[in-house]
Amino acid sequence: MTRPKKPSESWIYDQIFGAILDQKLLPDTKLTEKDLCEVFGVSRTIIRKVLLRLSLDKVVELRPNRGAVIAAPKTDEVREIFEARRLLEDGIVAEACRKCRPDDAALLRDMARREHDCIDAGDNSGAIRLSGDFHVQLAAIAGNRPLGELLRQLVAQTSLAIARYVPPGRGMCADDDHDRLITAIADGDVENSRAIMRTHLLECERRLNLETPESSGDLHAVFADVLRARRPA
Amino acid sequence: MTRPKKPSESWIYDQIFGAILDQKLLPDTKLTEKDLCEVFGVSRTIIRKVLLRLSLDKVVELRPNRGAVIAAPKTDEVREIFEARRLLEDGIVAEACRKCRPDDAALLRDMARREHDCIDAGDNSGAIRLSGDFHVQLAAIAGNRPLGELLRQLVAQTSLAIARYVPPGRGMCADDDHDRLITAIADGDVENSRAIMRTHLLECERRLNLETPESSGDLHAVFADVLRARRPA
DNA sequence: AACGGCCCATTTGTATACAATTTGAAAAAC
DNA sequence: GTTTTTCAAATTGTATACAAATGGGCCGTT
Repeated sequence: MTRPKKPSESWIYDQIFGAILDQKLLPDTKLTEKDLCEVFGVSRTIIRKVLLRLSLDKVVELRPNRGAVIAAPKTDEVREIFEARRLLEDGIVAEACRKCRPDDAALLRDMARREHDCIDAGDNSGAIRLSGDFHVQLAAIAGNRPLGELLRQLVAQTSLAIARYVPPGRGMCADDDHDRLITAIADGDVENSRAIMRTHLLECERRLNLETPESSGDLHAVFADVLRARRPA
Repeated sequence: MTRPKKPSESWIYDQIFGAILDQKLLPDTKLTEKDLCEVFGVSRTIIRKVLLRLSLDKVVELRPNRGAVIAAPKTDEVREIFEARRLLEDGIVAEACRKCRPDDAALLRDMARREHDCIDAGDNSGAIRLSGDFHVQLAAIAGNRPLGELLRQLVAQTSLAIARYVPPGRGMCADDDHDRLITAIADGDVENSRAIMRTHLLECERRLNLETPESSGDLHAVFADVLRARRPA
C-alpha cells in the first residue's frame, strides 16, 4: 500500500482499477487529469498514458475533449462478455487439461486458497482480482499467449461488471467451483473440466442482477411511447 | 492517399500498419520518433500515442528507453495466433449463421469482390487488409462486440505474420474460400460453415513457411553447442 | 420570468523544453 | 595491440507551456 517515490505507470493503473473494484470509484465518475496528477504526484503525460490504457481495456471511457469517466457497461454488453468468455475458456480449459503439470496444479490450488482467504476476510476487491488471476493463470497453463492476453482483457471487463452488478453483501461466486475445476484439470478430465467451466461462468453471470433495466442512457427508448403519441400517424 | 493537413492519430496508425503490410517496413526496423514526426508533420506526443497503440496490438515492440521496432513474431507465436483464431472464429461463424440477414450477406459478397479486385491488381497489402476486414465483419454480424474487438487484434497480428512469412509472389489465400463461406452462412448451414472456416484457417497457416527456422534472435540457442563446449562439465 | 447569446473559467489536446538514458567511438591505461 | 574508461551525440522519458474546446453563469432582450 505504500506509495513509491516515483509511481510507475502500471502501479497507477492498478490503483485506479483497484479503486473501481472496491467501488470507491463508481461508474460515470469523472476522472479529471489534474486531480489524478496531484494524487499520484506525476505529470499529465503519465496520467494520460494510464487513461489511454484503461480505455483500451474498456475500463474507462475516453470521450474526446470531454475527459475520462469510469465505464458503465450495459447489461447487454456484460452478457456478450460472458458469452465470449464461455467460448474462449472452453478452449483454454481443454488445453489446460492436456498441459497441466503437478506444480501448475499446486500453483492453482495456492491461488484458490488465497481467494478463499480474501472472501473470509471480507476483502471483496481482492477476491475479485484473485478470481480473475485464477482464470488468467489457466490460460497461461494452456500455453497460448495471445489467447491468454485476450482473456486478460475480458477478465478486466468482467471484474468491472461484477463490481457494478453484484448486489452488495451477496456472495459473488460459488466457493468451490475453482476447487472442483482444479481437481478435474489435474485429472486431465477434459469433458468434465469443460462442463464445470461452462456452468461456473453461467452461474457467475446469473448471480449478477442483469435483469433490472438500467435507468440511464437512451431517452428515446425510455420515452418511446411519448414519441409515438407525438407523431400522429 | 493524400495527406490531410492535420493527420489524425488513426490515420497515422493505418499508414504505418499499411507500410508494414507492404513490406516497406520489415521486422526489427527501428521506428525513430523524430523521423516519424518529420514524416507526418506532428509532434512526438501524437507519434508516441500511435506507437503505444501499435505496441498494444503487438504490431510493434516498445523497448523501454530503446525505442520502437517492427514486431517480429516467432513461428511458435504465429501458430498460437492461428490456434486462437480457430477457436474464436468457430464460435463467431456459428453465431453469424444464425444472425446473418440478406443485406449482411450482400455486404460480405461486396467485400469478397473487392478483395478479388486487389488480388487481380497485384495490390498485396490491400488484399491482406480486406481479407482481415472480412473476418472482422463476420464478427460484427455475429453481434458480439467484445469478441469482435478481440478478433480485430488477432487479425492485425495475422496480417503482420502474413506479410512476414508468405513467400513473395506466392498466392496468399485460396481465392474462393470466402465465397464458399458466404454461401454456407447465407444458407444458415452451421456445421458446413464451421468446417469451411476451420479448413480455411488451417490452409492459411499451412501456406506460411513457418517450417524454416528463424535466423535471428536467441543467440544462446543458436550457439548452444559453443556454450556447452566452453563449459567443461 | 423565460429564452438566447456572450464571455470567462476550467479542462482537454498538442507542442516544446528539459532531464535521463543509451550508444558508439575516441582516448587512456595496461 | 587489446581492453577499459570516458565523453559526447542522439534518443527516449517526463514535465510544462500554450492552444483549443467545452460548460456554466451572467446579462440583456422579449
